[in-house]
Amino acid sequence: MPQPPLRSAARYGTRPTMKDVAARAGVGLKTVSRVVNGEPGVTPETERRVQEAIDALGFRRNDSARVLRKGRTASIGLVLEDLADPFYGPLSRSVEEVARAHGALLINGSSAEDPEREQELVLALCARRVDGLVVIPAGDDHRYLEPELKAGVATVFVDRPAGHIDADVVLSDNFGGARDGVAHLIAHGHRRIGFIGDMPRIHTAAERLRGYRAAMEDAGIPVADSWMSLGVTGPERVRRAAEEMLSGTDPVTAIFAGNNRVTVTVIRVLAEQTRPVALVGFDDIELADLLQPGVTVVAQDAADIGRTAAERLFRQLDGTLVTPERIELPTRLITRGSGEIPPAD
Amino acid sequence: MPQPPLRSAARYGTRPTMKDVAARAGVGLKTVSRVVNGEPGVTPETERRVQEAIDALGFRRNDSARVLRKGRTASIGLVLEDLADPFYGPLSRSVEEVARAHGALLINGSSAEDPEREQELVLALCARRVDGLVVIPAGDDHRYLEPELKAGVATVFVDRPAGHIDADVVLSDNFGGARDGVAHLIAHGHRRIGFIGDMPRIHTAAERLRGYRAAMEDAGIPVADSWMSLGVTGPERVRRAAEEMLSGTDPVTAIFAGNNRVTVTVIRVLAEQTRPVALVGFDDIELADLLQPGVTVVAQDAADIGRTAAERLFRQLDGTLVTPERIELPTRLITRGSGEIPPAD
DNA sequence: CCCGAGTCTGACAACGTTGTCCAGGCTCTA
DNA sequence: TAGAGCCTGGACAACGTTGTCAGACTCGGG
Repeated sequence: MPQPPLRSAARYGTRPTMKDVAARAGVGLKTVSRVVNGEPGVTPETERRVQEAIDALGFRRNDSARVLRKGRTASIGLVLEDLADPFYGPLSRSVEEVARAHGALLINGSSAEDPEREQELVLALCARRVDGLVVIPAGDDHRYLEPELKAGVATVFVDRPAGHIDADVVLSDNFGGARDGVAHLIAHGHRRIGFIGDMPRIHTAAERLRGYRAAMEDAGIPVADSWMSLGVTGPERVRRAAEEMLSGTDPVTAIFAGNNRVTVTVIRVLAEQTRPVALVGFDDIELADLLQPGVTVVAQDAADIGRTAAERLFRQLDGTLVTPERIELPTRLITRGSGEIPPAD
Repeated sequence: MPQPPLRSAARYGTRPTMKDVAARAGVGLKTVSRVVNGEPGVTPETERRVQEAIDALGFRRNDSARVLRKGRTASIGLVLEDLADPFYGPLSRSVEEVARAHGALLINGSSAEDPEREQELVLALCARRVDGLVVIPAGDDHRYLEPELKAGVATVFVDRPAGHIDADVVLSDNFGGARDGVAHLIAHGHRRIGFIGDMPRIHTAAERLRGYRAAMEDAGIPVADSWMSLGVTGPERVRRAAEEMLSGTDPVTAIFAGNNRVTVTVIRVLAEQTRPVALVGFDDIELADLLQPGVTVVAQDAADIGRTAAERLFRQLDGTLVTPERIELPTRLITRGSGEIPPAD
């Protein structure tokens, strides 16, 4: 008869349960439960015996069974685009802190901007019966969440509103921020301003584009199609887009970058240019102040967004909150040099 | 009789169970289970009826109950220092990708470098019966994990070895990386080289310090105490430490920065200096190539570390892996300018 | 000495799912 | 047409915990 490897044997070795602890301590099952949960009504002597048995056996309460009985899991889910993105790290951390303050754990998943994967993740989290969900949506139809909402899963959307359902959403003033950033360039004398952004099906990208257009219109500047590059992702494509709008017959004198990744690539391209080109980016980036010139940005506070969303989530769980709302957080223009370069006409 | 708020009412509203689905579809409980899990032995007609009932009721399987029955949770835990740190974001993401490939979800927690909080988090994860744990330890005694290991919780430590228990560990060659980085500075003519690092109770910090000392000793350079600044955390204290070793009677001509956060602060300090000072940092930082001068670093590949650890974890779960091992990944010296500045004596 | 109140303890059901096992109806063959 | 074998469906127990409830024991007062 073949022996399974040792580790594997241990793996399937069963863990001690309250029943085992009770047997060893010579008490009833419920008494163990009482000790484990710090409930009153246990003599110090009994408690000592139980505690001893717990330590000796290395018992740990099985929270799955507990959840099954109690209904609450004390965990919340966070679905975002990519945890490796420097914007989401701090956001995730601040959500975790709020969760921790409420005794909850955080499960996160990256959707990679894929609507199908978003749904898959969200439903997996629901199957685990998370108490609440913070979702940075990739898709634009969230009707699949209706049964969950009805069942009372607290839900807050972040960065982009939910599609076809009525839910809380916390986001930055993408429109206003972009408008201010572009207006800043206009105020410094630019008229031919380029815009490089993500796919307009992404809400933030669309809003920032709208802000760009509004600023240009406010200043009475007609926008040439060749100044706008939409839906470019990946460094190579962004690079090509930037190079195209910098050359040609009607080259731009300034660029507004639609997100942090675009900004980084554009910085690289501009470093290779001979003539100075102004730049304002959406999202702050680390070390932006140490570059030559410093990078002017429209900053949003990721940690603040995360905290606001998480707090709202737990207020839903309290029952304090009833009506879904849209909360828009302000952005901040940080001038560091690159946005104040005059046009080199 | 007071009505609870609508949302709250929904919250405590019970979710449909397989029993409800079975009743609605007019079949037995187990038949529903079969359909949900794609098991064979159900007529297409019956399956259709069941599926209809599932959709109508918005049923989602309760994984807590499933786990209770099956033993496996298909989730793994990751405990790290701070998700907001740009080193851990990519690491976490790569662990998540491997988990996803194995159909598992990832729960993460930040220990904030606090041993007690680490233990608290790890035990909470074990109570949830995660199948495996990836731990970047804050503490140095992990005997509390013994019952878990015995029960078969797969465990891999990352970045620093476990204390007092025998477990897999995946880490960078901190000693060798630091030694090479410092030797690089020596090769460019420096003799008075400063070291700024984290508390030596942190394994990585101690190893990097050891690498610094080894490089200096190899070159026959005696090290002055005033050149070493250990256990400094927080930008202000790092700043003060850097300023001190740059002034005084025996100022350093080069600095080796022990981690990414120290590097960033030192860059700021150096930017304010009149004389040029060489710098090599441990960990790569974004945009390091665009600064003037570019920042020379000893880079470790966070994503690779995470992937290696996670893959090992799942091989433990397979039963493929039996004996704990120590896996050391190489670091890479990336020269960009700051490390090649000659001493300004 | 007895009774009531209060304290401590344990038996039992229930949470929602899956594994086991058996029943009944069908098809196929002799 | 009977018997064997297969296919489908369902009853039931079990997973480990917690809530309910009742029993046993202690103590103090009448």
